[in-house]
Amino acid sequence: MTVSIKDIAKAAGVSHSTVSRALGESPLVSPDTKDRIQRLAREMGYSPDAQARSLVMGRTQTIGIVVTTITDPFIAEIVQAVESTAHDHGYSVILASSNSRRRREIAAVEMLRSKRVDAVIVTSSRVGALYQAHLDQLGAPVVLINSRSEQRGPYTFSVTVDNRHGACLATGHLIRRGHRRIAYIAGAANHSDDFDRMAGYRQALGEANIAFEPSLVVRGTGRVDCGEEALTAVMDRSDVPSAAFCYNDMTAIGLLRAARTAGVSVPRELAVVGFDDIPFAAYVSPALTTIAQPKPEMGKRAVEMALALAGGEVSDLPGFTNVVVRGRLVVRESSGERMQVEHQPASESDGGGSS
Amino acid sequence: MTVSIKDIAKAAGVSHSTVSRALGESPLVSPDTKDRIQRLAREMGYSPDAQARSLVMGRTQTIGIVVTTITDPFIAEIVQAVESTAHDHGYSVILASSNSRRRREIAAVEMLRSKRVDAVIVTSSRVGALYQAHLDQLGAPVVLINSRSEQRGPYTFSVTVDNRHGACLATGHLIRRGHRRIAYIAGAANHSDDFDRMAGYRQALGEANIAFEPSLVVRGTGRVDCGEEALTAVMDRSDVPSAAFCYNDMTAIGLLRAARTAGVSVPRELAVVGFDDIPFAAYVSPALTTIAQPKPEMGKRAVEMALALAGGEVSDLPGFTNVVVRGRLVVRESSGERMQVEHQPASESDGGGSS
DNA sequence: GCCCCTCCTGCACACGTGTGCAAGTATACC
DNA sequence: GGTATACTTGCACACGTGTGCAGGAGGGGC
Repeated sequence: MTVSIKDIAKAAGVSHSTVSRALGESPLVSPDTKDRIQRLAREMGYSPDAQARSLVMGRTQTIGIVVTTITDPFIAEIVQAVESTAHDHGYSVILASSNSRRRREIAAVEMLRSKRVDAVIVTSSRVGALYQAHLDQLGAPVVLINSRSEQRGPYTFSVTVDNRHGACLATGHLIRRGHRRIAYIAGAANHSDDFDRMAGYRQALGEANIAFEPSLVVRGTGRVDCGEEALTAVMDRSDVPSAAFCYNDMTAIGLLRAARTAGVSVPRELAVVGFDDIPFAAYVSPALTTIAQPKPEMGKRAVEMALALAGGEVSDLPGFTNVVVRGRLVVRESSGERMQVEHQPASESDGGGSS
Repeated sequence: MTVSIKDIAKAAGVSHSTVSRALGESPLVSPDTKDRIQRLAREMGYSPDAQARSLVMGRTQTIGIVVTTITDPFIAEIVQAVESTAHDHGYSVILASSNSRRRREIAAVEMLRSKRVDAVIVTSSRVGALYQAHLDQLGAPVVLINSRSEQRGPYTFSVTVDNRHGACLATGHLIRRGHRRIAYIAGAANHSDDFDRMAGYRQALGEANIAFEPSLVVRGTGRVDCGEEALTAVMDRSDVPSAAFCYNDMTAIGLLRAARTAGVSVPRELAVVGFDDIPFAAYVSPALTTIAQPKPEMGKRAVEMALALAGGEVSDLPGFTNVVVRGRLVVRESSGERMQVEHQPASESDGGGSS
């Protein structure tokens, strides 16, 4: 049914080799036959068979992306950037979602291996040991986005956001707004993202000579439903904090909802800052101040890294195994106006200039 | 580098045909050699080459999905369902996003054709003439989700939500809540979805013997930023409506934001109902009453339809060319409490029982 | 002992494409 | 005209897999 180069060859009265060369812009064919064949190919509606080609070439011009679920808007934005960048480089993208189920994760990797993808990008939050073994066997370079593998093998590459820096930015912003009692609504325990963000939180406190108080740290889950419990844990005390930095936007949104129903005014009584800048953050009310992860850049960097690795470039360049990108403070309503004027520059800069 | 069946054949001292049969569970190999070869394959870390296989078999076990952008949470949910269902049927998914740019749309279809996908699913909102031509040339069945092609060819299949029914449900809900002056904040003009939803709006009005008033229809864009203009258009009049049915959730959310800044209380002064049930709808405040499109089901049906078509089943079964699914009313806060008690059953049913 | 049948295996080809090498033809130069 | 050269084309093989067909081996029945 579909027309192959052999069909074109027959129609043009040449061998299929000539057709292959003519379509491949080889200089080994005379200009007039090249024209003739190309016109013929167009007329016959020829479309090259990518599989047959990659079977010979050893490259499929395809990358795989493994996600937990694209329903997560954060992941969706990264996937969007990955697809777009891949397209610009002439690559297509096979999507595999695991729903955090181990069996599906393994099945996904197995499938991508069978499909002979040139590289794999993973945004799964946790890369377990068994999974790692499968990745090693993959034969293609793997780039992790915002996820750490348990045992970092020699073939582990990643793009991560600078969690510590972002958290420092967020907390510093609250401090410059005049807050001194700032709670941290944490994510799930034993999560390295949470660990680093908490470190940034403490660093910002330290730089402002504010003592870290463990009781102001409330353990959460990273999901929206932990907001209610967090609010009571924070507000049911004699010395209530005036601000809260949240592990991520979903936690912050949960906190906002709880505050509304509890009659706590945001930002007047409680200023709130999130992390991630998911699309919703701009639409909740009050609109959420947060740390924007440069998701398009992260996706782009991951693809370029993956393709460079697949191209067989040297992979042990210093600093190339883990690209760290920095987030950006997005000030909206939930962190309020400046509470009291201090002696400091009028404009609030992003970087804070520290370190 | 990667191990092929020839390598296994050499190691086992048999021909590659025997290996192929042994791994394919063919009854033509003796049980003991089958065992030996399978064990060997496992030990050597063999992974079948999907490309070579599909080159012979004529099927790639792959479907393509074309979207405008997976950043749209509505589309993301559909893609999730598509990927999941495809996986269950042993198929993998190639993702292509067009960003509504015609060139990319065409490039995407061309790419999927080269990859020889067995079927294509499209969630692009508009399928233009040029695009249609490319789809026809694709050689694979195409299933449209919630999108109509301009000229419906013989090979056009689709899964769509019953827009009229959904709009009727939403408007009827407002009517049963006691509202009689109900505005419709429309989507982009010349959009068939908008056309059908408006028809459902009018139908519900008619069934309640409420006269349709053209001035209560405000033209919008379907995006969040049209909410402000819509609000002033609706509220700056002598006889303000008490409720508004919006073309989609983004429009409704825009309306909610505008109402908040304008000091219009929702739902007391203005009840609002949306359409789509995007994930955000539950989190805005007041939480949005809306029509939930059964996205998982739609994705599932589309895949099953596409695979049936790819399998060469009869495709002209009546009613098979366009599957219509019905949405479901999700009552939240934005449509308020019942305004006045009428003589009607206590519990409000979804279907309304009309028609 | 011979024949037939069953069971298993290998040969050879196919899918659609790219490419090294040889062979062919036309052209130019002496 | 002979030869060297450049240019163009075809042959044959490769990639990794599936499968029709032939043929060999072995066993059972007469």
